Amino acid sequence: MTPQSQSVDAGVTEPLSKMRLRLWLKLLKASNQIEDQIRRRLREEYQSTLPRFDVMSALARSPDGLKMSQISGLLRVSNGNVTGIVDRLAEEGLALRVAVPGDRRASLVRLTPKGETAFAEQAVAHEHWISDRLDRLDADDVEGMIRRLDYLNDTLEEKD
Amino acid sequence: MTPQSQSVDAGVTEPLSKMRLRLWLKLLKASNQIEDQIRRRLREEYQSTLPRFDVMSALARSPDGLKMSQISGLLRVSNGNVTGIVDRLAEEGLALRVAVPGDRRASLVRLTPKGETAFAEQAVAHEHWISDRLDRLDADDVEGMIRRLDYLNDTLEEKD
DNA sequence: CATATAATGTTTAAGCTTGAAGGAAATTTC
DNA sequence: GAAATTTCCTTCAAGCTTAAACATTATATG
Repeated sequence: MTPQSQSVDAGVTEPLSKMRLRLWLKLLKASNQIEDQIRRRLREEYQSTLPRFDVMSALARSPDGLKMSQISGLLRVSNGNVTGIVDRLAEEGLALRVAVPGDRRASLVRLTPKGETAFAEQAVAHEHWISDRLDRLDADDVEGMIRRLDYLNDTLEEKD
Repeated sequence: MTPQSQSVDAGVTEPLSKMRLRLWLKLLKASNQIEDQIRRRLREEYQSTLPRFDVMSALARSPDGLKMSQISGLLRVSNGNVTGIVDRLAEEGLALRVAVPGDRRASLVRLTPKGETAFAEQAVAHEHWISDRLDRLDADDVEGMIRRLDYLNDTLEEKD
């Protein structure tokens, strides 16, 4: 019997694959619970959405603008997806497309001043919402979870 | 200066709210990475989707069927959402609606034999996919994360 | 240079999601 | 028992998401 064999404690200990499945369901539950809250508050308090917030967040970090493909790469979503979101941000005067000199295929997307102001306000609220949701976690709790999530994310990235 | 004051180590230690925000972003990253993988494999290998899988999973645990409102309650999604998903499952012969004796408003949704077979196969694959994604986590890693997520989920539930 | 190949974005069809509006049936209240 | 309320579900409009198909422009290859 090999050391890896699960049958050593068959019927006694839960198989590792089941434990991992339970872990995933708990991770998903926490994630969805927090995310739903953020979506709801963005809608109710800012008539906005999480995808819009995510795009604006990316743009806010790049004052020189981002190409569509850069946004979709950062957010790990499809190109067509970003097209629609930027369209709506532009309609509302929060972002705009500017031509890229030397490449007539691409365009740079930037936040307008109005978009910068709106995002700054939402980002502050967003941080409060998260901290409020997690307010029962003290510094040690947070550090402990971050350490484990860093390890998990490292192993997940190897698989991409 | 109170013991709770953050200004004791202003400029030295990251504020707790920022740490919590970082924790959230890492949690979200892990969750999205795994979820995207599941969605992709459900689509490619079973021409299905995660919402369909979730509904079938709920139905598989209730051989006597579930009312629409029970499904939306379990999955924490809207009623209208479940209507569409069950419609599509029914079109494909995987689920069906049966009348509830004594309540002509409601209907019970059940998996068909075809739906049961299809779900059983997908559930096995699903567990493998998850375990494979998390295969770098040993039993101690998994237990440690589960313990922390249980605590987090407990505190989140208090806020609902 | 001409042609083939790559890269950049948009459009489209299909499905998911929500909140709001609405229909139908059950329950409560008077 | 009639009227008001609540419950159950569906429909709808708007937005998000993807993959595939497409147009346009840029680059590489001969």
